[in-house]
Amino acid sequence: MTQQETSQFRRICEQAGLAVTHQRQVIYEVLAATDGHPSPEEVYARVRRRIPAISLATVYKNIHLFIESGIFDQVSMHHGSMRVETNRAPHYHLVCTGCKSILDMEGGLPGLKEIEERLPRGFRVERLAVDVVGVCEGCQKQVVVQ
Amino acid sequence: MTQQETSQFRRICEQAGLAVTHQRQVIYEVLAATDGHPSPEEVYARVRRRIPAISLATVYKNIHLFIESGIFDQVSMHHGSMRVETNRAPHYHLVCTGCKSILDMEGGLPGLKEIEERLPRGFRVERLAVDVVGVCEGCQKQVVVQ
DNA sequence: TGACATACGATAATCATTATCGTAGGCTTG
DNA sequence: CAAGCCTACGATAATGATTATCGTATGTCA
Repeated sequence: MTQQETSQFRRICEQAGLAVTHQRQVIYEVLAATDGHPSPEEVYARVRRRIPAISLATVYKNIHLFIESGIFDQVSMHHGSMRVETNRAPHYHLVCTGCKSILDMEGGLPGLKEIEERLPRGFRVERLAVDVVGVCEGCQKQVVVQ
Repeated sequence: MTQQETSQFRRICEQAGLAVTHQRQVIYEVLAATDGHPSPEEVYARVRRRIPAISLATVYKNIHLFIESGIFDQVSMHHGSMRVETNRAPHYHLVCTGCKSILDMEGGLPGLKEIEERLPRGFRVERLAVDVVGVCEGCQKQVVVQ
């Protein structure tokens, strides 16, 4: 965590109206440094390496604050627990119903314009979540084996 | 439930390898007759009007069997509990983060062709889930009031 | 520095969902 | 159509994820 990063984090907190705390900063840094779509438990595990005494509740509370402030997003789940979207670039997801993996596909989606043109009056779009749901190559083989 | 519907249900069960039971049929009929995206609790409430002694666990088990068999889908949640997709037509969702409502928008999904061209080798697509996440007109007003 | 607001940690509580298990009912075969 | 097997049912305990509570500690601002 360079001084640059710290001052950037201070700016983020100021905009969101959040106090700057050590725990909050480490949670932020862990999220920003994590590829993929970590669950709160995974975030907790990583943060504990730097703050062993941190509480799981603190991790949950801060993840929610970040999501409410739009600093991170939430991945829509086709399974179990919540996941944090740490990828800020436009992309969509390949979701495997077998192994529950979520793979990012970079780049915009075709056909977005048409969708946006047809929105009902007054609906304010925050983001677009597109998931291609199916079965990955590995899981297709496993089903045959079973 | 006409005789036609019953024989249709028998066919569905046969294809899925499921026994034909009264409870299962009522759960199926309730799902097929429900607009929107009912939660298991909502399904339970409706089914109980016809089978007061049914167990919530039975409702959950059958919903899962239907989803596994592809008879119904699961809505990806941007909040709370699971929901069943009872709309068999291609459509996408408007999800309000305020009131948690899910509105169906018929037709006009992004071009599957372009997406499929970019898929990794071996991924078998089952369905496409497109959710436009935002705030509906009503909830935007309420926020101002608060 | 002092006062107040917010955050933290520990843990209890809640909520949705799943597992267990004994009984009942559907389904196939003789 | 009876016997036996397999699946399903109902009741309820257990689980797992998330949230609420509350007393203490820390950040913020005058």
